[in-house]
Amino acid sequence: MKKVDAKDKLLEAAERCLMEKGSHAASVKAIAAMADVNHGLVHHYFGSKEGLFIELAKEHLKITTPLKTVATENEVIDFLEETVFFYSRMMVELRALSYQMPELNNVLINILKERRKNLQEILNIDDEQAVILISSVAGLAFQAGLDTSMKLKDALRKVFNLIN
Amino acid sequence: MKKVDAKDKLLEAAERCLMEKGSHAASVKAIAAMADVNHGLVHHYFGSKEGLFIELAKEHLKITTPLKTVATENEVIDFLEETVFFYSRMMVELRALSYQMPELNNVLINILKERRKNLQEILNIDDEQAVILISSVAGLAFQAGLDTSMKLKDALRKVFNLIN
Amino acid sequence: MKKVDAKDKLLEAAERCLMEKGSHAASVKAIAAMADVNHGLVHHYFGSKEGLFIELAKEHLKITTPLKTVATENEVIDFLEETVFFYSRMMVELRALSYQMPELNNVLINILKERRKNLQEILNIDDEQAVILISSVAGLAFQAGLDTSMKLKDALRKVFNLIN
Amino acid sequence: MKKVDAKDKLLEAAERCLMEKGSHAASVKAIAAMADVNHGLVHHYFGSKEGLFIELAKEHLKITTPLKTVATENEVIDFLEETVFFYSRMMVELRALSYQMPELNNVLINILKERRKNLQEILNIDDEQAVILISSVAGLAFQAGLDTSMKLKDALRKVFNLIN
DNA sequence: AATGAATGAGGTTTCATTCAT
DNA sequence: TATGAATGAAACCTCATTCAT
Repeated sequence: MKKVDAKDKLLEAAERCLMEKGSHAASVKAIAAMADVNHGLVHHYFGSKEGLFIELAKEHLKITTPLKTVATENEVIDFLEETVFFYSRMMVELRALSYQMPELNNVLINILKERRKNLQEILNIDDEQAVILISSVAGLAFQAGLDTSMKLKDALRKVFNLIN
Repeated sequence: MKKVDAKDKLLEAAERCLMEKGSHAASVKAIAAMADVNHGLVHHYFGSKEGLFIELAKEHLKITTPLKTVATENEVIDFLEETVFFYSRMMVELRALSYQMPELNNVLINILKERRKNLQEILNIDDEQAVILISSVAGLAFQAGLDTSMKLKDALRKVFNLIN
Repeated sequence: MKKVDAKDKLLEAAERCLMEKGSHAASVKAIAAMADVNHGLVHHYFGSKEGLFIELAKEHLKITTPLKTVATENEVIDFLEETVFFYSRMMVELRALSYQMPELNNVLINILKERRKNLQEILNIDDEQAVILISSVAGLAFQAGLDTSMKLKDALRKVFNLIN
Repeated sequence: MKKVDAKDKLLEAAERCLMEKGSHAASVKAIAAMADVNHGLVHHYFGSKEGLFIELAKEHLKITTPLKTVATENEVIDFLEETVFFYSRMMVELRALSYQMPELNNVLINILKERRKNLQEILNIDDEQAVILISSVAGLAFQAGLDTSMKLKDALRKVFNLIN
């Protein structure tokens, strides 16, 4: 029933490429190859490389928004690990690209604000707490990428308890 | 009295280039131009682009290590802002490059460990606290790069108080 | 009728460049310029400079294989002059490149073996004779490149008669 | 008693570099490194890279000239293998360089003629025989470089007997 | 919607050479 | 005699983008 077309395949490949190989390896041809799609379609569908990443950023914001408020501590920790963590990793990669892509830069700024507001509602915390929480998780995500021995879940739990 | 030679100029320019324009704009030619130095000297002094960034990373670790333990809360906040913040911003850029530079990657991993140990001693905290603190500051640094309205100092103070 | 596309033009130019200017002058840009084709197409079609020369080597082996056994002495001499001679000159240039191109090196080794077998069949001689014949012609080709006064055809005739 | 100075070390290294790595790898810096000598000395002593190879070519001609006529067949074969063979290998490398070095090219042409005359005297053969012999040995040398399984000595013996 | 040839700018790196010391 | 910093051209290659089909 669900037909996966080239556009979706490109978005999915762009995400994987960023996460697995980093922003420097995420060339149009590399993404198209990973998506098993002709590279010309990137411009056909998104106008430019920047257009692809803008759509990815927006798409990503959407799909990582939980539908309901999380409640128990364990649910919160899982949410932080699965969603915020992943989101932060991608944010770092998109940010690296955004230095050369002014429009993407604006999109990222807006997404960041929305995410913070979103986090406040979900976790029922104030803005300053949200800033710190989101930052901490982003920082942990970044460090975990370098130090594979890090006990991420424990750190996340600690951070959350500190803030709450 | 102190003669600034091409090697130092290149290291300094590499740092500025990374911080001001991001890893994607930090090309050998751009760095050499910023240093007002012939681009061939990058290979003359460092062997490769990777060599330059490895030396930058090591140099950076060295110069950001404080000589004595910081004492008052304000000293701590200043230290976090001036040193850890800056260090984190650069770490993000070097990390982006390290995906394509295996040796730099190893250097970064070691620096991360040393920094954590170093932070423990300076601030008299345990390892888990150091992980969280360094991550939080790194995350805040990253966010502050996107959201210029963020009150960084307040956030840093809050983070430090939470952990202590 | 026959459309000569960029790929063929590049192969033809690579051959001419090698033969007329030598391996050191056969740069990607020089070949592309001689082919009157954008230099990026070398990588588009062949992946690398090495890829271009590998295809040239294989192509060359193919087109210099005679379809039938040569018979009279004059036919043999002509064959030696036109085919083996030219083949040897190119082999010297490709060999110079192959020191830096491991895959090309393997291709050349295989081509050499095939050529020897091929020569045995065409001229109805044994393997040792083929080695000597092919070597002598190659050597003569090389010397003729330096000494333009050499009477190549006479020398070839002498060599062939010696071996037969 | 015999002091090996930088000049001799450079000549020796240039020869080794050519033979072991090929003309494309024989850069001024590579040769100087192999000689364990500062690269500036190449220009100091020889004026240019070309100057170094010209002196090497002349030097080489000199030292490979036997002082007396060889007599027995085995002596001849040894002479062909040790001297002509080695000389041919180097000639191929110098020839590759000579495309870009007009003066070296002239030197090589003269050396070739002298060698042929020299070979006539040593082996007591006529000019045409000398051409063929020298060519065959050069060709065999070249092929032996690619095909390590070749029985060089047997082939040399055969060639010599054919000509005689 | 899809393909892949083509382009030109710019990436890292190597190189011969010059020159001040 | 010897050193190594410095230069600029040119090497191979990658890339985003355009466009005819």
